[in-house]
Amino acid sequence: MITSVSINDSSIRRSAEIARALGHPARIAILKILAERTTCFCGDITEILPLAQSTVSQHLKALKSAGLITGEVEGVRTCYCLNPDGIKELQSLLSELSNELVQTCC
Amino acid sequence: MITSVSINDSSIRRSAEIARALGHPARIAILKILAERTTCFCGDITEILPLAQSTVSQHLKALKSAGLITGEVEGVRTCYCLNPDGIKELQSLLSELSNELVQTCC
DNA sequence: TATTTTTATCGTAAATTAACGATAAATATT
DNA sequence: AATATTTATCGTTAATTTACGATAAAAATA
Repeated sequence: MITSVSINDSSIRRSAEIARALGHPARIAILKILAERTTCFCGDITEILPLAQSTVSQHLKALKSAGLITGEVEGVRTCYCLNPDGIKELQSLLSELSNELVQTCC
Repeated sequence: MITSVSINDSSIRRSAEIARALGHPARIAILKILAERTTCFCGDITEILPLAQSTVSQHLKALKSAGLITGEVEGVRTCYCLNPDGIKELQSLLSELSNELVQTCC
């Protein structure tokens, strides 16, 4: 099956967006922390990772804008969680991609 | 199970490296093109994607340095292929990651 | 009401990325 | 031997990313 591959394909673009969000160790670490904890404030993460609060906040923003996490304001703090829909998309898009990459070597 | 999550964990760093390589539409497109074709030279890809030859070469270099493709010199040209080991690593690391991201929401 | 706590945002600097054209090096073709 | 082809690399520019400290805004606490 020959598909014409385009840079502007929306599935390709979305996969790249998700991959880019995963493309920094701090952001993968944050996702893992969120998966382990039920309460998850910016300050909690700042205590665990060797990064400034503003840096952690920036990474959280990146993950949120990629749709991988949600952030609910709770008074002064914001409770961050994995976004089930985003994680499902991550699973399906990236597993679909890796299934497509079956070797047809030269 | 509480794992202490560290930015310097080698599995996290490797996952991030792979994800970063996937983090551009052109590079995902290139991987898909490589999966569809048996012969795969830089020039072939340049014909398909709306990018300059030097840009395609740069993206190929990024994919190769992440271990996702190989490049065998064949005379003047270089034959690029998916790297089975790299693709397997992509599959296992990213599926392991997405399995870990089971929702424990607040 | 005053103070503290928490997080987002601003401003900034350094590094990296992405794009291109030009060119060099290597091989193939005439 | 001269020319053409192919790709990697260089040099450059513009944009984006990553990090930090400082600060503002909002809510909680004293």
